[in-house]
Amino acid sequence: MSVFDTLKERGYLEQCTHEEEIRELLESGPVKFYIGFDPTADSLHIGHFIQIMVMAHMQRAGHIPVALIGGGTTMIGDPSGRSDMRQVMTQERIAQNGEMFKKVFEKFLTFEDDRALMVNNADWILDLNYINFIRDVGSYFSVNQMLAAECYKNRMEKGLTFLEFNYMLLQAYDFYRLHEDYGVQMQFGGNDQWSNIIAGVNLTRKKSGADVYGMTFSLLTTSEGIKMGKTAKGALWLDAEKTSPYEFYQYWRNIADADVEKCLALLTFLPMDEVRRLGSYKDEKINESKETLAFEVTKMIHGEEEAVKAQEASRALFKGGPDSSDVPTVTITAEELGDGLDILTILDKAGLISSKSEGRRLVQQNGIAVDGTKVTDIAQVFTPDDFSDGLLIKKGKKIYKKVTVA
RNA sequence: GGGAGAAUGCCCGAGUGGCUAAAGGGGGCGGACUGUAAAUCCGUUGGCUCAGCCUACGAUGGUUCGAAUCCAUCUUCUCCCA
Repeated sequence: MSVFDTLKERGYLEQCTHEEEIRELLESGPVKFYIGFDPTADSLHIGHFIQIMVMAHMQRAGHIPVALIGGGTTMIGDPSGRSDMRQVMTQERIAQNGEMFKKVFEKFLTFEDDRALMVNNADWILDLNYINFIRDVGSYFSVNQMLAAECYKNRMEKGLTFLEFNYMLLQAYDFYRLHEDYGVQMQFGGNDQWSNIIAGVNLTRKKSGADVYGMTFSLLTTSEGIKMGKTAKGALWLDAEKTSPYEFYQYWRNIADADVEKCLALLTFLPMDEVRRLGSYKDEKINESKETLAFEVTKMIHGEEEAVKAQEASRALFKGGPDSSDVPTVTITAEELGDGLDILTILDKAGLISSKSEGRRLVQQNGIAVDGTKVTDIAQVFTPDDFSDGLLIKKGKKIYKKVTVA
């Protein structure tokens, strides 16, 4: 089966410019393709992971991924899918973030023997000459068409700066340069990138007269159409420092029934018959599929060891009761503990609450249990004796935190 | 550059001098029910040394016994004209 069909079958594919030609191209030999990543944060989140999976599938099929770091384009900020202007970042931050990205990519792709490349568009964008650029590139764009593009539409109401309006030209120019300098023939991206990708395809075709293509992939959304990967603390990060493996595991363990099959197909390498089998489970049995999903995805991001730990911790907590050593742990000093601390202070130190009032509310609403016993008194004090094995605090139904004394 | 309007709690959005820690909705959190799902229902949602106090309606200053509400200046945003 060709990669094209694989990508299609697993549900990555959303739109493509020339289906027949693309299929042929991909079957005829190694193809260089690129995906852009804007280094606006120092870690990648789950949305980027889909793109990484696509690169991995493609590399496995012998094609060559080019990961483009948008060091230059980030100076402008992509208005797609944004209702407000992006924050402008310093060049140092951007470069630093780009480095972090590469580390993640290396887990899924091999960069050996140029089997994958990583380039930064700052290399050609930063010293563009304005007049030359608008003459060479700007003349190929129709403002009328641009304004009709989906990505600018919702900004027409809120206001769109000229700075951001130029983003499309730069991304299109990227494709042109990558084609000229590296022989890149295709651009991939999230479905929100469709307008920008077409712009690049059109520009390159017009300027170089070459056949280049574009494809977009589904954004990870829930069955209700909401973007996935949002947690209470923000995005679901791939960096263990920002989202612990346990939290990460729990996110997938708690996914909606309807999304299980889609996630398995998009986020794991499990064979499709397996995916379909797991996705067809009903009622309580689908929990098994969710475990598989959570385990597989966690394994890919954080490694097998962490995945096993996360799985054991979660099984122990939910099935066998509150007794596990692999729960996120917070350590306080004996000095801080003194002769004992009240529950609100402990919750605060454990990072479970953002204010004492919140803690009060939780206790009053029966949302806190310590070592399996509900705490009902907001003044309850825990002494060093209670801490002999550490305290296992349960907040709500699913959040556990262990507090130990050092 | 000229003119008109807007700024309220996490978000949207009521509120035009005391009854406003501020309606309503969304989201979040907790509880019930469950399958660590969804839906539903109930409660809660500024902070604290919590029957009380403090801080809050873009910013600063003013009027008043009393201001989110009135006045002045400033800031930001939107719209119309150029």
